[in-house]
Amino acid sequence: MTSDHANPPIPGQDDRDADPLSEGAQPAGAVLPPDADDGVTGTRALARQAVEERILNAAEQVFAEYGFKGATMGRIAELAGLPKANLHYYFATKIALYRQVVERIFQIWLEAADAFDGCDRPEEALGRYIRAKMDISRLHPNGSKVWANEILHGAPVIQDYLETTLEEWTNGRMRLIEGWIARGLMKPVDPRTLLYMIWATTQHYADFNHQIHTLNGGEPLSDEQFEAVRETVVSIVLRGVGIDPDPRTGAD
Amino acid sequence: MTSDHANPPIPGQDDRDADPLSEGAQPAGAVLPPDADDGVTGTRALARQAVEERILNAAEQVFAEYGFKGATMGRIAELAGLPKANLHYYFATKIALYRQVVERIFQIWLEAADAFDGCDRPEEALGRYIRAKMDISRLHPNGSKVWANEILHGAPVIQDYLETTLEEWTNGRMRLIEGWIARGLMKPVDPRTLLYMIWATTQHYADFNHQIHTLNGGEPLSDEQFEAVRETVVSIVLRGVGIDPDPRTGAD
DNA sequence: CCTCGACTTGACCGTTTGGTCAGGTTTTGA
DNA sequence: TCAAAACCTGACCAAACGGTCAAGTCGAGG
Repeated sequence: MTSDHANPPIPGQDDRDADPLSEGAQPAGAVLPPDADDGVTGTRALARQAVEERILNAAEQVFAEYGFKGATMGRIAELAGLPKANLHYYFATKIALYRQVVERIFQIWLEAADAFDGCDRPEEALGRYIRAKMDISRLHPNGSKVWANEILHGAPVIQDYLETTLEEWTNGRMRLIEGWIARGLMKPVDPRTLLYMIWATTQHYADFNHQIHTLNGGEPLSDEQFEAVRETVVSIVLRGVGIDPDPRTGAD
Repeated sequence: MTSDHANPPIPGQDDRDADPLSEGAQPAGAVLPPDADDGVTGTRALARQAVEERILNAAEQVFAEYGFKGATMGRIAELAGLPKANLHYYFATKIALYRQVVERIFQIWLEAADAFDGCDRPEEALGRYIRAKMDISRLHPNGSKVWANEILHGAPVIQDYLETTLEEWTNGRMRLIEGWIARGLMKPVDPRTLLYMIWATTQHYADFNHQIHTLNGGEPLSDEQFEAVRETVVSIVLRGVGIDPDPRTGAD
């Protein structure tokens, strides 16, 4: 704070703020200096972006493994391959780093949510959404774990996301589901409970993957196993809301 | 370690061991001094049991809220209403305290598991089990959170439980489900995936209750809301495995 | 009433950890 | 070529935390 060089006029985006937790930032990806967008200009900015990416990846892994308090800046720095002091050059505080990790995760989450839209048949929308979320659990288990950890401990950092973006998204999808029900395309189940069930089940395969591996003889699920699980989940949920997932026999 | 009084001949049970995590204890509830059972004898032992209970409750709450590393002995002591040094008289180390908290949770988990047995109709067994697990999430959210946190971070303390008790229980229930499938009482879904789905969904209402409250307008679910959710979950799962939860029409 | 062991506690200690800082080196732009 | 800005890093610091210890108090048995 008193120094003047650990917080230079940074090309990319950086600390945002160093509050003692709580409150977040913009809809993410919004406010950027009119220079950095994604196709960064100079070689300098490009290098910076690469280093930041490396740090964020390391941080995601360490935060997922040890939780916020259990993760240490030293371990993150070691995993990212640079000295701890240098890490503080890019991210002013541990909380600032953590927040960016969580924001990145939320972006992925929202992108999967798009699978819900674009078609008006529940079996296709729900199926696509479940598969997308299962694939995220397969590809980004650490991200999901960090998210789970954050919620588990009362969402001290992302409370505002829950109250704004997530709530809006949820309400929109609930209306969609209610529309399907009204048109008789599926049984009248509570849409919110259905969404929670999908979240819980899909994220379970990331958050609890250690337990799943243990009960799988100590081995991670193979690609074939995972695909079978994914399709089983899809069919149980679809059948659970009154849609026959197997097109051989008509159901509704 | 060098001292001789912080680890006295304790009437109840205590430290077990102070390893740097990993490895656990017996099938839990087994090896006890031939005195302490549940009906403790002297007023002394009774007082001790009461204090230990108070500490364990405080610890469960603090561990659930902050995670293992984030929880501090000071906060636990404060919540239990005694000085930190006194807490170390009852539980030698933080890990020893944590382990007892987790063991207690596992016991509750196993008791709910009994709901699975005692009848041979899947709709009744599954329904009872789901309801029991939902009620646990309602009554012991902190316990569930500690458990989730433990698995999330790779089960450093309860790995042996996963590999022994939990695996045996799971295999037994899977065979039961396979029997139901073989007799045509439900659709042929992968039993393991079904169990995971039930675990994920029911525990979601404990582990993610903060998110659920936020999306419920900042208020916890009322008893009525929770009961509705519980029955919705039961009916989606039952219908999902080909059992009509609504007895008006025959399904299988 | 006295003794001995169970229990209690304030003060203290060594370690870990997030963060700082001064003094570098490298890159950029004029 | 040269200065200024950006970037890098070993050494350091204060706070927090788990755990220890000596000096107690309390209560049951003799």
